[in-house]
Amino acid sequence: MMELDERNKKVLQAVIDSYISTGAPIGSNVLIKRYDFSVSSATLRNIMAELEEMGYLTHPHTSAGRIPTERGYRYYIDGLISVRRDTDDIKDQLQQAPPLHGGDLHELMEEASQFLAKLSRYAGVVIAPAEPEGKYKHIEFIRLHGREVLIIFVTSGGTVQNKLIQLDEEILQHDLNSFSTYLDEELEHWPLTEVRRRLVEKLREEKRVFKRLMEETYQASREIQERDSEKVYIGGAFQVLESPEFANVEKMRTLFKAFEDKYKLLKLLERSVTAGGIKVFIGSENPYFEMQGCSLVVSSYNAGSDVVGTLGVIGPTRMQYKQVIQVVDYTAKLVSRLLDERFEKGSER
Amino acid sequence: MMELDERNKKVLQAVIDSYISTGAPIGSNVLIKRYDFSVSSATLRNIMAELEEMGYLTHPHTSAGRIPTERGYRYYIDGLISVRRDTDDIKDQLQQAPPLHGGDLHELMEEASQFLAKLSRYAGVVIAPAEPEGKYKHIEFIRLHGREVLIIFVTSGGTVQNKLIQLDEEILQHDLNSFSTYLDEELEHWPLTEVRRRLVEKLREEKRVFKRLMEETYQASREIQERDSEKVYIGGAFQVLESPEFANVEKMRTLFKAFEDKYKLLKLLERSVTAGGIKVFIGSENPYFEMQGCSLVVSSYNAGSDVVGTLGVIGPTRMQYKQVIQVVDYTAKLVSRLLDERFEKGSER
DNA sequence: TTTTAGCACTCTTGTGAGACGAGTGCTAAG
DNA sequence: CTTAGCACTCGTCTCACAAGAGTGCTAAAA
Repeated sequence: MMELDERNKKVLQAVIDSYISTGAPIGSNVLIKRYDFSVSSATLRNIMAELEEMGYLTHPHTSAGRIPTERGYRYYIDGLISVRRDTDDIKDQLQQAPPLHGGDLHELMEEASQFLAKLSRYAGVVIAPAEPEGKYKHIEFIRLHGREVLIIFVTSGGTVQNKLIQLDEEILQHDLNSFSTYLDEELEHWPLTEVRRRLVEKLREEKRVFKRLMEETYQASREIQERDSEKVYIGGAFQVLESPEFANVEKMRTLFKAFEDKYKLLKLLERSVTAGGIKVFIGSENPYFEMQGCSLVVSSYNAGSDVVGTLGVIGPTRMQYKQVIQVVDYTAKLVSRLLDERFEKGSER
Repeated sequence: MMELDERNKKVLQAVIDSYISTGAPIGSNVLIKRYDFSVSSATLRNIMAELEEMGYLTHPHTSAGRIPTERGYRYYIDGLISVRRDTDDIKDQLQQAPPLHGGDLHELMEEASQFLAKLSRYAGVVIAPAEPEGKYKHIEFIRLHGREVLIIFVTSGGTVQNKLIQLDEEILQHDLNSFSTYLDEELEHWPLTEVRRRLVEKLREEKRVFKRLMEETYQASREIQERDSEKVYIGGAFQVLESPEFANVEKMRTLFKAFEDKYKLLKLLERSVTAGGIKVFIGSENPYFEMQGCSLVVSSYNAGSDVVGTLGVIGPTRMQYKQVIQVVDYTAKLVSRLLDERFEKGSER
């Protein structure tokens, strides 16, 4: 494929920049007026025609200005990502940034998605860690009333799962305590999968009441993984309505359908986990959705050295990529750092 | 105000029924065709003109059929609520009804809002109990690592609040246990407000490490009320897009703005708590929102004998009131029953 | 060879006239 | 009081036409 010379590159960039900020197709006159190319509009027309031939720009119709194709965006963004020395906007972000304190993992994820939405003005998406952090730490059985017992399952990462159950017969708090001490001794510091394996093993030889408790503990450990892992958080979904692209009801409907079908979204974002840095999916570039006219800016985040989840922003293809890329990058690092702290603390003894 | 005679009533009902199901203005011919009034279209026209004069119907323009006014809807609905002997649809609901198992209060509320949305095909709204159920039951401090401690606060209703804190100095699990035992003895069975009062009292005389723990316990008890109480759950917000009324983007935007501004919604729904049964707000009838073209069907739900929260459905004014009223009623009773069970168990000793 | 000016051409958008159809409101007869 | 008949109104659809924007091409200039 033929490379673009410096001037063409500049024109392409100018067109895309203009289009992103105005939303209207860009004609040669507009370009002359807004940017100071020292050439005439006719020359620009030639250049633009060339860019169109190469597939970077297109025409909605004969007498309209140019708009970027997906390929155009791709080129534009690849340039952005590789350069990225404009750190000036980040100050703004830090200003309005509510500092993401979330104690719970759940809360943190929720906050992060809101954070992304707020700073980007599009929809924020966060996928919770696939592998829940932490290991078995403690179990607590609390007799609330009669045969009703509250099970509290705690991991070393500080995640808490609780579960209310009905036993077949009454049991004393004292006995519950002994049993919890027993389990703690047997299971502490083991990862949850191992915990489950051991529970299954022990289940055979257990007697009635405790058997039930053990089963429920098993369930709780499953739930702790199912509940938190790979959950999709979407923040600021409503505010994408502000974008004029979605004045078209049909477009919006498909987008919201996509939001509802969180499973697909998950699969899509999971894909990008492999890569380290920021990734941008433009329009039809992603294989799972047909999100016509939508782009996706995602990054993975880490806890310790492992990639654990993905977060990003969904918005119209005509998106403020410069800002959004910075926001996503910033947020990913922020979340990584927060998780890091929790994780390291949690996994040591 | 003048009463409607039987025939006029029937016509009004027919018009509204038709309009609700088709969405198009209803002309005299349509009415003749669809219903078997033994009069001519001219007579119907006269009747409709009369109903219009009385304010029940209106005209989008001269040559269009009639559509209901808010007053028309009001009349129609008052009739529905007072009669309500059509229990035939409820079977359908029970069929597809996923049985709402939610263990956590949070989960239950979430499920309820989804439930409402699913059965009504509009947006479901649930406001969590204003006064959280239950009293102090147990507190647990778990040393995760070094100075990091996980606080778990449990109420008699089975609600669990957890909180991760950093202490200034290390503390042994053993000491944490003693302190939790101490607090349990002092605070068990007291309602949360009283718990806080006592904590404040004790705070003065406490020494360093325990003081911090106490403060955090205080915080946790606050959070447990703030987090769960009066929280607004909205389910199926996206699916209102399916209603053709919201093809108009502006309308939808205002509706979604309303969803985002949950505080207002809360105030609005709180209002209706006073009344026992089902309440319907039509269009501009509600004072807090200007939800043009939206109606609200709400009911309060109980735990024990107290009214504790509100739930309902938000949809277009042209709504399937018959079904929705039944759905809301059914759900309110369902939630009440579920809360009842939890509550009774929790409050006894 | 590249750039520029000029101009014809194309296509969208907006406007207005006219036809059509739906539904009313009114009048006069049953 | 009901009904048939009919004129009238108003929204919608279609078509034609004008205006405007922007291109693409050609031919001249650099």
